[in-house]
Amino acid sequence: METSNENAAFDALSDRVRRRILAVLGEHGELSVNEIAAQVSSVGRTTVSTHLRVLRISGLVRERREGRNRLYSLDTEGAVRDAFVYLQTILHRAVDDIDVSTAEGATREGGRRTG
Amino acid sequence: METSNENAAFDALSDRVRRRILAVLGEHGELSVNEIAAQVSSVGRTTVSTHLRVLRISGLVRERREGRNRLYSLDTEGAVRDAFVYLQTILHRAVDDIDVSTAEGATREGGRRTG
DNA sequence: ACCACACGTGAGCATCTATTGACACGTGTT
DNA sequence: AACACGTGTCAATAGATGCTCACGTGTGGT
Repeated sequence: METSNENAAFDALSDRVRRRILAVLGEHGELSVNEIAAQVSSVGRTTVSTHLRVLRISGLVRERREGRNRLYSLDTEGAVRDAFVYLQTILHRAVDDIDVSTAEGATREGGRRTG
Repeated sequence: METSNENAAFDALSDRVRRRILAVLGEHGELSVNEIAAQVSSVGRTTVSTHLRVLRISGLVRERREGRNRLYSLDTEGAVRDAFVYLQTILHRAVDDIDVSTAEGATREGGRRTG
């Protein structure tokens, strides 16, 4: 039933700050810890560092060293994808004719909730 | 930066039992609390009930009453989709030419992890 | 009315986890 | 060598969350 390794993925994705970090990395591609911390701002650098560790161990981001910096970037083939696949599978099983591509349009919807 | 309402979605998805419940609902379509609890088995009925509450409030599942039962089913247009879109967006931003449809193939991959 | 069944809820415990400040290490600079 | 900068790590604290038991409510059956 476990689609793949989404366990590690969702565990990592359960935190807002981490999600924020991922979003930032998704936009900028590759950043140093300080640069990331600057954009997150809700928490200190130490916290960001700790979160990056979780994200790395979970296979969501990659680390590359350059001088005295550590550049982080999204691991697009890692756990993020596992989580993606998990959701995709669930959605597919639920309604077979779901057009996944239309999900992109839903981006603008905003959200109904607790309907 | 917040793609949509993925916050509530990922908060709900952060728990294994809840993910399990969603998977079960994805397969069977509509089940009563006891039926769900029977398939989860790692926790008691009460716990399942509590989780269903979280899933419902978060907009991941729907509830329908029938006699003295409460049938739950996946809300395919709710938060599950928001989470899906969030991941999709991140993946798209990271690598523009990513072929999302191939993710389905990744289902069989299994997983590398903590490289 | 009475009893069984299906659930939801609240209190109490046990755990986990996020956050931060202090400190250590490696690299680049002068 | 001495020093500044960028990060990771550790320990302690505070807050969040899951699990279960006991109990309350609503529905069906006899």
